[in-house]
Amino acid sequence: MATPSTPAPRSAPNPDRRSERARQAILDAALELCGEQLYAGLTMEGIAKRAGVGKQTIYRWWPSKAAILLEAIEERGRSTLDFPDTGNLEADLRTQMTQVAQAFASPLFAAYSKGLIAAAQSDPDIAKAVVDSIIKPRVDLCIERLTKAQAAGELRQDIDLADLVELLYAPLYYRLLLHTRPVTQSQVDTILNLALTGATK
Amino acid sequence: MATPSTPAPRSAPNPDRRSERARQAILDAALELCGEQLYAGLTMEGIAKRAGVGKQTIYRWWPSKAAILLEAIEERGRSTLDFPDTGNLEADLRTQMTQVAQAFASPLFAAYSKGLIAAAQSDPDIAKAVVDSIIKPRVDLCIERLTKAQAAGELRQDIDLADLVELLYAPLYYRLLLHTRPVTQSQVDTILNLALTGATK
Amino acid sequence: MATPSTPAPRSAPNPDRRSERARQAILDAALELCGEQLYAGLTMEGIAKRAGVGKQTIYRWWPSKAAILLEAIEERGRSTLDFPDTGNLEADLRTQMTQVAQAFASPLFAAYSKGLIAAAQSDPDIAKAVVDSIIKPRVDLCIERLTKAQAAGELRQDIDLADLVELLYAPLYYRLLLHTRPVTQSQVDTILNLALTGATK
Amino acid sequence: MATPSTPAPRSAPNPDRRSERARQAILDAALELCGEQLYAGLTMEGIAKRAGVGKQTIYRWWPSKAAILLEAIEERGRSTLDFPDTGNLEADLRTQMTQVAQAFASPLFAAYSKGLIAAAQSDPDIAKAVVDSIIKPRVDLCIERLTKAQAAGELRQDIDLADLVELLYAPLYYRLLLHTRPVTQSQVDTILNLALTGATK
DNA sequence: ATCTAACCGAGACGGTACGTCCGGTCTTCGC
DNA sequence: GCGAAGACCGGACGTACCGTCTCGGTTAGAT
Repeated sequence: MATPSTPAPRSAPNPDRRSERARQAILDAALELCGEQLYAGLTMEGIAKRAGVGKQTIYRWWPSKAAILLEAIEERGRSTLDFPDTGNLEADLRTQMTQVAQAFASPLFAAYSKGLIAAAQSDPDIAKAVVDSIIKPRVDLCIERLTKAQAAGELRQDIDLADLVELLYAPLYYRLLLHTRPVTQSQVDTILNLALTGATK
Repeated sequence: MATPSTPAPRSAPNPDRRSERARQAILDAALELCGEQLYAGLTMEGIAKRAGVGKQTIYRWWPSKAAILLEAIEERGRSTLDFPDTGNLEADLRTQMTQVAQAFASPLFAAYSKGLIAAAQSDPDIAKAVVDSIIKPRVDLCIERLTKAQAAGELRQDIDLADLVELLYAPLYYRLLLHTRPVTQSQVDTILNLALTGATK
Repeated sequence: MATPSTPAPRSAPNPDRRSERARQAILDAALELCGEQLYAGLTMEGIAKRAGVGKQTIYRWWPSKAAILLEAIEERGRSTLDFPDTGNLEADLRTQMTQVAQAFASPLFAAYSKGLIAAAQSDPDIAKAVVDSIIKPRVDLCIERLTKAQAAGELRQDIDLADLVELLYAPLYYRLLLHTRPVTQSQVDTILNLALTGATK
Repeated sequence: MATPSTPAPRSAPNPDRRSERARQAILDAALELCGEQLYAGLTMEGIAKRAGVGKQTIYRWWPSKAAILLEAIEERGRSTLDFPDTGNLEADLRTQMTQVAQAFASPLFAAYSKGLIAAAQSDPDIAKAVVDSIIKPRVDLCIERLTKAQAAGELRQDIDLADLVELLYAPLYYRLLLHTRPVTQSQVDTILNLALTGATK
């Protein structure tokens, strides 16, 4: 009698017998369809048909479309986790932020922004999952790099580094999600110029 | 046959005969339902039933759920348009941004974030409408205030003020949409401290 | 507070607005499909597709496939209601029973036997509806004719005419439903010979 | 390669290794479920679950639900095969038909009528199997008894005994399958009275 | 006594149909 | 002619079963 927290609403499928072929086909189909059309037009039936899979197989392993995209992005998007350390903070930030800016234009991140973040507005579970498994790891790596810079005297000692990360990356998300202007290389330069130096000189 | 510019795809309802009572009831119902439940659960049929209105009455005047919310927010949310000018830029920004931060917690902005911005990810028309009728007016007012400050020497001469507006407000949207942390008063202070002074001192 | 017998589980569609075109298309499609394939292969989706109709339109007006067939047969099968009266009982019975035997071989009665009677075994409501709206009217007409014959001295006075109707028609149903032998003209002759004269002479 | 007559579509399970426990559990489960609910609600998965058996074990030995019921009824229903011969035909018929009438009310025959005969309307194979293994043996025994009676002068010489069997038993099936009236003892009396003596006296 | 073939329980798989919900159009009233 | 009402066609939803398949585990019969 340990922890009966989860009452197991459905008899819990056995992951050992799971078909990896079906899993990959579903992730592929979801990303493809999300790239081809808009997220709102992404349907479970469409994914099932494209993947050559029964709908039950999807519902057995994922609770929602968003969960599929989340897993797809987690698995396919590991490459954007790298964070350089050349000793020059501004250069390293420029490198990394440029990489992020470019990723925001890729089909994978089209699915990310159009699908997941939109869905997160209507589903707290998705919101939490997006933060925990996509945003947090990348923020942590950035903070790690900033911590070294702060120790090296490249940054003010009195600032909270999590706040700085927000100030740097938020403008990229702002343009991505509000569609005011496209996310470009020059935006990265502008952000770094303003945020590091300050608007008042 | 005066102005055949728009070919009137559907027999063009006459706005003079429009029922203001029905219009208000629909806007109310949309906002109420969006506040009570999540945007994904907001349906045309639900709005029609709550408003005591036929579905056709909705489709006659609005092309989509998002359009209803947009009009509701435009009409109900004029209060956040004020921008103070006391002569002290930082104080005025703090006043205005605090006001925005508080608005982000209101039910009206729940509809805004949960509904419109999410829908904008899947519909370029909505995205454009949100920018044009909600964001742009507020950004313009801010730029106007910043222009005075720049002229008064309170800001560096070499910076683009639209970029500065982004840097200031983007972090608020970042937390609103990514749900990493709540939008608070102290976040406003932090943003102003970092953005005006710069992270490198 | 008169009779709240039916609690109206679903808000009761308005029959005045019903589309007669859709109704006929559905009845046609159901009979066609039931004739082409076996009843077990008759599906709501198949009927909807063939009739060019939304599934909801079917569910709005009929509770089951069997109810559709029942209505179709009631409406299309009125022709077998005639019962002759020439003054000669045996000749009239032979005429009528031959007509029934022929009907049992028609596509309409294929649907009847394969569909309705089979379904009636699993659904008391269908069973009752079949008896009330298909069997009873025909039995009553037969009893009416037999009553005249009994009054004319053509039949024993001590027999129950409902029982006699059963004895006459049951063998036709026996072969129809148990598929032992085909229903033929000669079976009618045999039945009349045995039932009217008696097996012991 | 001895006898390639049947090409063995599936690798031909070995009956010697068959689990009698599983077989009995499946037959029991099928009859129980058919008694508890209607045949339409009887599913392979339900049988498998109730019997504590894998679905494959069912499909290995039976081609369909109906085949299971058929085997169950064949095995459990041998008791109605007895046919008495006291020398008095009418008495013997009354005895046997009363026994059949009683059987029609038992749970076993609920499965028979609700399941098999209904299914036979949609599946010629089932129809044939029902006739061959259930109806024919009983009819043959009845004909055998009638033949003796005919030889003893208790019946007309010019009648076909198979037709007479139909006339006697068909009314029982008529009520069983059409649910007009319940099958009772008095029905047996009425049938014998009418069929042996004739309706015209 | 061990090996091995196959039956066993279990259940994941690709599918089909279910009955429901909602989208967006159309039609019919009453005002 | 607008507004309320709601039936219509269509299509996605999430579920239940279908019949097939693939796993260990068990249990013979042959070695």
